[in-house]
Amino acid sequence: MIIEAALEEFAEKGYAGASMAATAARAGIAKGLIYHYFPGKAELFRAVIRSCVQTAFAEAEGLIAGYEGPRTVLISVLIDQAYARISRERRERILFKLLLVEAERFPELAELYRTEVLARAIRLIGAILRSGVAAGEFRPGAADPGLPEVLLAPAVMAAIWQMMLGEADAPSLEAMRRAHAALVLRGLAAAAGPDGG
Amino acid sequence: MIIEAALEEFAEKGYAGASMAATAARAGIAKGLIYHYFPGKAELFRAVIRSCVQTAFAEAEGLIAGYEGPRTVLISVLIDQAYARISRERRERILFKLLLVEAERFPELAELYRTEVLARAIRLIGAILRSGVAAGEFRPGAADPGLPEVLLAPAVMAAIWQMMLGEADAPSLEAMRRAHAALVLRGLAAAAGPDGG
Amino acid sequence: MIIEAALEEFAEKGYAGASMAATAARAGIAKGLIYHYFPGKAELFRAVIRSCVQTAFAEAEGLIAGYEGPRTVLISVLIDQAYARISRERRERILFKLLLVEAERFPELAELYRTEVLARAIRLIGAILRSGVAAGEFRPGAADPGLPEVLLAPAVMAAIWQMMLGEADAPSLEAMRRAHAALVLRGLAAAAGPDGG
Amino acid sequence: MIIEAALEEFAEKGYAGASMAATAARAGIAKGLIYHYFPGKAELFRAVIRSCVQTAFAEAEGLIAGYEGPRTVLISVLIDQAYARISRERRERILFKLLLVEAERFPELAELYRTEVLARAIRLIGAILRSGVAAGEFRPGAADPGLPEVLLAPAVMAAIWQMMLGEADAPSLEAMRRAHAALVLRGLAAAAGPDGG
DNA sequence: CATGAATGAGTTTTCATTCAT
DNA sequence: TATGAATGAAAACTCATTCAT
Repeated sequence: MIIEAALEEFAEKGYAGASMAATAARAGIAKGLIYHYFPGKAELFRAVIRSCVQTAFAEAEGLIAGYEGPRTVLISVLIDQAYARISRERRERILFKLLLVEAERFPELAELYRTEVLARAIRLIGAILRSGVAAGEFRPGAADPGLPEVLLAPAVMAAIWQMMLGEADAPSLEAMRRAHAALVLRGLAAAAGPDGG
Repeated sequence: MIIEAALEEFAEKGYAGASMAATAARAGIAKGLIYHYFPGKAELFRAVIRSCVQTAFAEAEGLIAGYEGPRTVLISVLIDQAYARISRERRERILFKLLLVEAERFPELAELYRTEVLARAIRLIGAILRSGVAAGEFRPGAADPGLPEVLLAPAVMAAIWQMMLGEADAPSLEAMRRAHAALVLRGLAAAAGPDGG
Repeated sequence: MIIEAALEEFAEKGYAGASMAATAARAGIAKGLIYHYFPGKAELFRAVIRSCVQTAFAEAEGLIAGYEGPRTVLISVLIDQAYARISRERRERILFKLLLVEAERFPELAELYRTEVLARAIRLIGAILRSGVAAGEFRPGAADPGLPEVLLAPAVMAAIWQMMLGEADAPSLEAMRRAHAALVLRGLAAAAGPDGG
Repeated sequence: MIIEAALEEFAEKGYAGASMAATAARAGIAKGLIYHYFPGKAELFRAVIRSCVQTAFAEAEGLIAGYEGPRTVLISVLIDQAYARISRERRERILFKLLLVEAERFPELAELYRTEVLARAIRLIGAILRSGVAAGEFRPGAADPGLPEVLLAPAVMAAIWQMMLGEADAPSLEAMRRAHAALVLRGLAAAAGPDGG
């Protein structure tokens, strides 16, 4: 499929470096056929990005929807899931990189990322934090603005470092996951805290 | 100067999109002259990156070298400094983006980033954490591997989001800074906690 | 109808610039269908030209056929008719332009124009001139070769200037028509002259 | 020279049909070099046209400037000169064709033709006619608007027919020249004129 | 009759690089 | 040092034409 081939090509070469001819070759079709389906390189790129953004949140949102137990456990599970996803989903790492790199050239894609990815994740985490504060599980400041972003950041950075440095040389996902979870659980705990036990 | 012009050009267009002619024009010289100083585009790019990496740590390392007070304060100050730097240093955001994008194509640059930037930052933070644990200021787990990366990540992500989304649409630096500091100080605190004092 | 659509397309873009896809779109049919009716672009073009050449002379030939009065009046009427036609018939201006442009590439079309359009017009005018000379209405030299072309030329040039410069900027059709008629009538007059009557 | 090669190429193939590669080959240079001197095909075309328009009027204007004798002779000489030019100057025939064909696509060229060629010729002829009327050589109506265009038209049409049909099949230049001169001289003559004997 | 996916050669254009001056 | 003319390979994109349906 063209979109699939284009994702590979864009991921490897970046937008400017990617070649329509190479994309066609990857897809096993003639160059001209791409222009049957997409008006040009830019539209193909947009289509590639859009086709990726769709599926990212089903998992997490499903998990949270039916959840009943303590928020500390939920947070732990979500962190675990995030890191697992990072090591699993190559497509999403690529997607993020492309978005980051080309955001200046394709402002609508930056907007797409902001509203469909980042804002959604922030909202998800924020809701958990607020309900945790309301339930007395988290300290009052846990509902402050900026905290969801801070909680999310290490997982995203882990993904970025994986991309930049490769699995071998990047910071260990497992170590980051553990440190992340430990820091967050202690940092959010109500005054009685996890150490109060 | 050529390097300066090239930084601008690479930053705006990316490696593949950057043009030697445009770089020469920015520098106010003829195209051919670049080839007197650099063997080609790739070497020019390498030179640009290297010229940027040098200066980044002087500030932080100077601060830590002579420091004597409590680590909690030091950590706070470093976090403040990091966020301040993010909103100040456009060149460094650009540099990071270039490194991220071109790391696959220029593995030595990934290596450069890993050893000269990331590892150095990790070492710095790790040293503070370990001495804090030794002094009883931080909980024992604060010296665990992965924690320096986790502590660093939100500041780096803040920079990335600034790049991607622009100052207007990116998460607020100030809110992140506050949430980051609060989370870290509580998350690192020894059993008595920072508020227990 | 395909021919109609093709005329528009060829007129706007020229032969080389015209696109079969655009022609099909204009005609409201699929690209492939054109190839059911015409073997290719060149044949379609020939068909377009031929379909236009047919109707041009019915009017003038009808007028002349039954005419009995003085040739000076007939000439006047024909000149009026020619200029009227010019401001009316956009298709014919287009046709002429296409023929002019593509005559080198399609020599049979040049031939078509020569025999079916130019020679026919020259014959028509020549016959009037000769009969006028025979009747003593025109001076003897009025039957000389080359004169029919000279008489025809201003009307054709008026059409060409209309095409090139647009109605607003081209020489006034009305002024040319008057000057043309006046010049011709005096220039053809027998010794006693048209004003001598 | 590039302009020269481009003139040939545009003349043979038209604007859309002309190929930059073929132009480069004609000029004996590499494709890319054209873009050193001209930003693109359209600018090259404009340059070609402009380089042709310059020289066309020197001859006629020089002749008229110093002229002292009777206007009837001057008109005869100018007509002779025009037809001589037509059979001599292939470049100018080509130029005119290109202008005609591409005027819609390059309105500034139509404007160029209108102001630099057509208006200039009209002004020249008009001045002669007016001074001839003032001197009593021409009939009063010879200064009417539209007449200069009518006088000019047969010579231009002769050129166009030459282009379309080739020298062999086009109306004879010599016959047209004679008929043209005879018609004009009689048509312009003052009342005493050819009939006044 | 009619469609439109598919092809591939051809087009304009860009650009890193070379080299005579 | 410094220039900029010159090259040629490769890019994006177009389009007449074919053909399975």
